[in-house]
Amino acid sequence: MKIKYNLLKKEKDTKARYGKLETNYGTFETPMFMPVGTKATVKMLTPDELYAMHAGIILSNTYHLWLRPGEDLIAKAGGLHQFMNYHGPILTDSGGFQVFSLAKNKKKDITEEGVHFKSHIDGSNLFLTPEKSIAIQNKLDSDIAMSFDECPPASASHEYLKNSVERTLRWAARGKAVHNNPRQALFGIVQGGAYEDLRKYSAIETVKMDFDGYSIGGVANDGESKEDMYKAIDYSIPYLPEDKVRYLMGVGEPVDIIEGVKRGVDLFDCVLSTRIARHGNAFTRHGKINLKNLKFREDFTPVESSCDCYCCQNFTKAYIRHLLLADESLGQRLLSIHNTRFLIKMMEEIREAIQEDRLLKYCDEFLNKYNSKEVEGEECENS
RNA sequence: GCGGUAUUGGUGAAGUGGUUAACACGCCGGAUUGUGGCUCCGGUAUGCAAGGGUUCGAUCCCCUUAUCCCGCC
Repeated sequence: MKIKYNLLKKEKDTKARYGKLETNYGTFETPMFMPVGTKATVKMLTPDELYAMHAGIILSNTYHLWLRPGEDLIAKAGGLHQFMNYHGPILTDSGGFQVFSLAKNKKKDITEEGVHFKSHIDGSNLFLTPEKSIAIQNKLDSDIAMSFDECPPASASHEYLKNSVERTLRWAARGKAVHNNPRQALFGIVQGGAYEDLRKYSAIETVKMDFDGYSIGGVANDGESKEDMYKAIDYSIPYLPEDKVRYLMGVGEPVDIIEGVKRGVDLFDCVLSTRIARHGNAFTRHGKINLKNLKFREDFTPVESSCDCYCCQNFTKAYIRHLLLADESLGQRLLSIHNTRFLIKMMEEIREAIQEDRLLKYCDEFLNKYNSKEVEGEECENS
């Protein structure tokens, strides 16, 4: 079996959907947030910690695993699940995003055949093609593979994006032609920046190729505006089939996830939860906070009192601040646990709200609180 | 007691008779969206031990005091 998406509920006021995605490594509900584990590990987190926070699926990366340790070694280990001892669903990104950012001279390095770029590890010259990316992912044996796409920013010109969309379609067809892992699903990627005509064209043509799921790419990079991101979603979604799962690549911040869900997106992934954790920041119901700030020096309350994660159940802000300033990695670990659980819990609440047809109310309440920037507890004292 | 050397921010320290006192660490704040695992970007001495003098002008020259270290009795 590859994967099977079951659409179980459409929310009455929005385009949001509730569903379940079956894979060989388990079934999870959507909408869902995927923690990112680029190099065959969600940084700082063990598989047990991921299970405990009810992670439904994680993301890993073709480019990084290709360079180190190499797909053959992982195949020898018995595939990615075996190798990293994670027995839940795994999606692998194709490397398109990394390669695009590593290609110095876009015009010269991105050719019809593939992309020339330099290794971020040793600077050596590398060449990645759609066929190679898919072959690597076949060997990694992830549950879902992504097509190899070109990933230009929304700020690129209409002309550039048009050619890019065409090329991404050809690459998608080439990748699909060589894909040969019967246990692995393959997703197509819609591109086209913030242009309605390009998104529509890209979506329709990609869907014609009949992939196992579809994603919206090219968003959340190069400092694009939120408006452009939302446009990219709005212009793509109407042309995607209802019976296939939809994945918004690289998103994101709680507000962007919410906007994506409302527009009909089922899957998200983002490095933010773990990256900002390593830099000392945490998501809370009242917005993002920086635990290194002086004001938390003697704050002996949890990062988020309403949170059920291991970090919030056992440790205080003052302690975590101390760990961060003392450069003790436990601080980063605890915040990684909290931030990732925060987004997963948010998705749980979103799914409930969809099933009960009260998503708009939920989102308004969540965002009002999240953007209020009030310190936890303040509003109680005032009322 | 005598002689000598030194004294620059929270720390280690550059530096010059002349506009905003280098750099590093620390500290304070910000950033982070298909991850290049301790990152990036800002801010941070109204003052160069204290007082007095020379000078148009002194952290830099001179004197006194305090403290530190070294040597001698």
